[in-house]
Amino acid sequence: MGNTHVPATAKGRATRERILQAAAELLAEKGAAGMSLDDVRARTGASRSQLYHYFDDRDDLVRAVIDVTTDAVLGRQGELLDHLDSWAGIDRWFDFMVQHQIEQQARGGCPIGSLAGQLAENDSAARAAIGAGLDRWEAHLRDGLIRMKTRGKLRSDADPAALATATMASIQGGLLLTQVRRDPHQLRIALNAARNNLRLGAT
Amino acid sequence: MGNTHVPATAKGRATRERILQAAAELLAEKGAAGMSLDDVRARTGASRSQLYHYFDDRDDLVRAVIDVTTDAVLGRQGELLDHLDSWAGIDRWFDFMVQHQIEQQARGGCPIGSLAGQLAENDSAARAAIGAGLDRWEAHLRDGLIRMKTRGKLRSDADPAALATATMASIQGGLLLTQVRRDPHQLRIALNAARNNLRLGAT
DNA sequence: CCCAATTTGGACTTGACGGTCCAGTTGCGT
DNA sequence: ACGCAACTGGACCGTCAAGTCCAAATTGGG
Repeated sequence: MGNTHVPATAKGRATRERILQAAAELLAEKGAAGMSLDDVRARTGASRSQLYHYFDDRDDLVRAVIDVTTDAVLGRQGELLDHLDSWAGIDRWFDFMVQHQIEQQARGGCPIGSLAGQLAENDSAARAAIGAGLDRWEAHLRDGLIRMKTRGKLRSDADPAALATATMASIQGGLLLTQVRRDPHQLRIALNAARNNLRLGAT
Repeated sequence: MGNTHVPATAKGRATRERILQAAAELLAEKGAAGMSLDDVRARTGASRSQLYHYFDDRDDLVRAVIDVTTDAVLGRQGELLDHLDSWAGIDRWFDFMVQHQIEQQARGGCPIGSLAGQLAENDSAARAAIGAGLDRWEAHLRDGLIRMKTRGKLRSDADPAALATATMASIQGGLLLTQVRRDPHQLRIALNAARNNLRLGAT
């Protein structure tokens, strides 16, 4: 996977980055099926051979973009993700996501989750990449909850892994409803419920 | 929307039904972008002009299929949806969905929810149709919860609409995780959390 | 049974897209 | 500054998909 030419020169690296960047934008804007290589060409000013120089084919590019997108999502949430080991930290995280949807006017949903519905069923490599992205995300919360449990802030019979999974489901579902209904409040409702469920594990 | 020739003869109606049926299958199998009119032709033995006789264009067909799919999903859940006014009824509903995913080997996700990620962002008519479908679904739960509240099984300060929305989010998110991870247990975890949240409103 | 409306068959047009190929240019180590 | 590898430009090809068009067949009411 992604076993394509790793650029040897600085110029090559820059070109590869430009392509990935544009492809990521287009994937978010027009969906997986809607992004054409000509679109990418137009946006980057790159030529056809550049695309095929740095990526095996279209699918390879899409897979690479999934990884880049995951990095972007996790990066955007920044250090919030490192403080999911307190109720206040978790609340800040939830608030951030809702605020982000308000700013986006409820468009776009989750960049990773949206791709799931588009690619999971028919492209197993992409499904694996999306799964890995979701895992990385969920791991931050799970690890935070484990730390809370160690500190005695979670009951000893609480299951951090399951709590993290249930929370991810509320996030993804809440974002989906937000996207379809163009209403950020849908995410708020889902996250309030997720919070209630987490709190059931509190000491 | 869908203002296409309503068939005047029995034969015409049958043809239109065949087309819708095949298109619904293909949409579920290959995704919204993956379904081509030629696929539909091949599966129904219909000719090109039949497609354009009964539907304005591809988008019109897709929109019609969304409605048909909603009917199918609600129909499959049958009378379970009429008994969401007791904890036992809700549990039966949850169990049914998990069981269904086990039988499907965690493939396909939610037929409606999957379409959301594919169409919501770039086809506002489709988004409206999907939203209507989700609303119809959610309404069953909301109405059940309202009946429970009337009967005093839900606290007087409980918000049936919000509880129903949060539950829908857990369902959709749980199905998404199930699909990506090919593991029906993901839905189980999400629904357990949803159940916990609902129970917080119990008297 | 006849005719007008409905339905059907399928050739054709147009355009987009993924992918290949090769020749030309640039960058970099020696 | 030389030469090889890395990089780039863009013409070209095959395929496939959406949509148009018109003529033929079928249907059903009067």
